[in-house]
Amino acid sequence: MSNNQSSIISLLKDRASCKGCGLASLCLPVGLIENDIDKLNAIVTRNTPYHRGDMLYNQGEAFSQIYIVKSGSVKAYYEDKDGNEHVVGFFLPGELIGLEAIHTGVHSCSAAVLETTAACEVPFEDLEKLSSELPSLQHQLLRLLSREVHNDCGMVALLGNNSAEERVAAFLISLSTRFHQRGLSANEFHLSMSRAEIASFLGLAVETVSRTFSRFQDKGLLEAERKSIKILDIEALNEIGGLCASTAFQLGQKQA
Amino acid sequence: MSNNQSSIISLLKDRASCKGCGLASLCLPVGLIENDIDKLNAIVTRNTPYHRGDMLYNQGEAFSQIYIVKSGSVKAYYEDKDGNEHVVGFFLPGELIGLEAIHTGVHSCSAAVLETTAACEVPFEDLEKLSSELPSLQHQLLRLLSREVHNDCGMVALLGNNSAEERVAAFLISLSTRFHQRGLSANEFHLSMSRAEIASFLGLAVETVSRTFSRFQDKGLLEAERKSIKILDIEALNEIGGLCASTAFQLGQKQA
DNA sequence: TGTTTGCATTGATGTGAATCAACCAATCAT
DNA sequence: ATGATTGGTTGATTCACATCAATGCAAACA
Repeated sequence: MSNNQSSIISLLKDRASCKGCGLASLCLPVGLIENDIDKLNAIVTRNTPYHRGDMLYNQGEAFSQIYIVKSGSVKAYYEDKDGNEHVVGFFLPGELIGLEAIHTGVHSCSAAVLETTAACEVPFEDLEKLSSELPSLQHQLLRLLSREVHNDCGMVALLGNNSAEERVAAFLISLSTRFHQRGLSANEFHLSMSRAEIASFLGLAVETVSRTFSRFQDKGLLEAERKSIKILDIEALNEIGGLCASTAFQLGQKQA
Repeated sequence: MSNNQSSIISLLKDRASCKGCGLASLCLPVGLIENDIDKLNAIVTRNTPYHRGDMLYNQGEAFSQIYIVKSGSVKAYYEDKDGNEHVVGFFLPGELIGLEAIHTGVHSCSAAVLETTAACEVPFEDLEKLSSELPSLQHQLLRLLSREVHNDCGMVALLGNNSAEERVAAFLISLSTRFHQRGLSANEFHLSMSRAEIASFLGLAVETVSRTFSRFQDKGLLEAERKSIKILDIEALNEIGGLCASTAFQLGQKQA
């Protein structure tokens, strides 16, 4: 085997490990030295990809591990006793899922993947153990939990205060920012979630979301063709939806 | 000094430390052995009580420590650029305040005390350091952060889905539960927050909160005399506001 | 004791978004 | 191809809650 070939192989191996992962700067490895990243990697498992509709976990199930999106996207939702589903969050690559369940040891909501999605799975007991050995890992884990608290506070503020236009604008800005931080375009992206899922998340009716998209389009702020979004005037959107977030919250910015 | 006197003095001393604190079973000491509680206690400071309107911290300030309510109550809120205040949470004894700021190192909201309030202050750097030495402390800290995530998810669901009556009922149930877990009456309690603060938290107008209280009173579900609340039919309130929380969320149940 | 001030309640009116209903486009099944 | 199903858009109507406005009422003060 040539030197060249072996280095390619080791690169591919790295890609599948925390060390070579492009999301390392957003995820648990932040602040870890190479040797410690290996220790983290040793407790992470990676299954074959999930597909739209697959469940990571179901409401009521015992909690054992957290999930981290590697590629694709996931929604968290809970079903009320009437069977109505209510989306409480969307997760993009590098974001941790299942944190709400640490407290009780039982998942209070379900997590379903929205498109073909790869996820890293980290047994929480192992993660806790490793965290007490690696202060940097403990620090980053606390930061990521705090980020979730921060974002959820932002959502509470948004849902309590803001109009349909403000909510939709804030949602689009949040996605745009998060895509951008993952090396994707801030202006053109694909929505993996349906209008109904957006509506559920924002506490609106599907029709209201649809109308708001249309109104933004009429105003020349964006082009929305089904699931593809092209933002034309991010400033104006910020003007509408960024208020609430201004100095305080970077809504839904679930990355480090 | 008689044996009796010295034991009283040591008891009083204990009351002011984590070891003798009645809230220990809800707070950071959960799971710690006596010796480790002392270590925790060593990094906690307790100032003279705060009074209504006093700030624990202000939006935009650097984060250095978390606060834990010892007695009294606190609201967290953020001010948008128009100067409108929006309440994002209320904190009762044993609940941790400031967790949203770990992530960025800057407080994204302000915390103001609602009544005469004693608080424990824990420098976060010290807490992190001690947590890496004491796995049980790390575990409890993660659990408390997770509880916050869990509660906030519940709020997002509530604000996105539910009517004014459902919100107010859920709020009252949350308070009732939390008071009860602190050894107070579940049926008769005092609201330390104004109608305006409740309204802000629930995403409603003051008038709507007031009307909802009146309607509940007319139905015989409770008696509300300004700030004192007497719940007469907790089952009926649960029926109205507990739906959303049923199996999934124990809304606002910020205790362990 | 009367006056002020701030919070809470109640009533009248207006409105943003939900609901109801139709329609269209895209995907799926036959 | 063709009908059926699903997701999205648009219009008409309704309704829950916000807003506007007045009044009540308790604590704080002169």
